[in-house]
Amino acid sequence: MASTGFFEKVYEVTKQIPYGRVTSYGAIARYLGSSGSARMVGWALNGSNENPDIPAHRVVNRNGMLTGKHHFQGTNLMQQLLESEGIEVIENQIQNFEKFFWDPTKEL
DNA sequence: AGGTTGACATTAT
DNA sequence: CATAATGCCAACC
Repeated sequence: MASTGFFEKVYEVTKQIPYGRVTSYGAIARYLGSSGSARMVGWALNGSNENPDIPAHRVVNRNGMLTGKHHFQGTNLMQQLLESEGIEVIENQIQNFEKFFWDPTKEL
């Protein structure tokens, strides 16, 4: 149920991330109108861990670094998923992040 | 009803 | 240039 709608919106945006693309917490937060609540996006994704429909592995920090991989089941599960989508990830860092970056405010 | 937390981002030292 | 501290907002306890 939509307590505030923030969580659900984060889920929807994350679900709409196209295959082989990634976005940042700040970008999603900004799209939701809360540019300063980037941390909330991470919190929302924390619950998305049980939602198979939420590709949280496609969401990284603005640096393109897999900061949230520690919250995943496996140790390098997040990296493997990204690599499986054609994204080059080295040392938890996405290569050519700008090239794979998907901006919801721009695409949606 | 209030205090703490948090998968970030930005600025300051 | 690298590290530290602060700000933001909403959810969780």
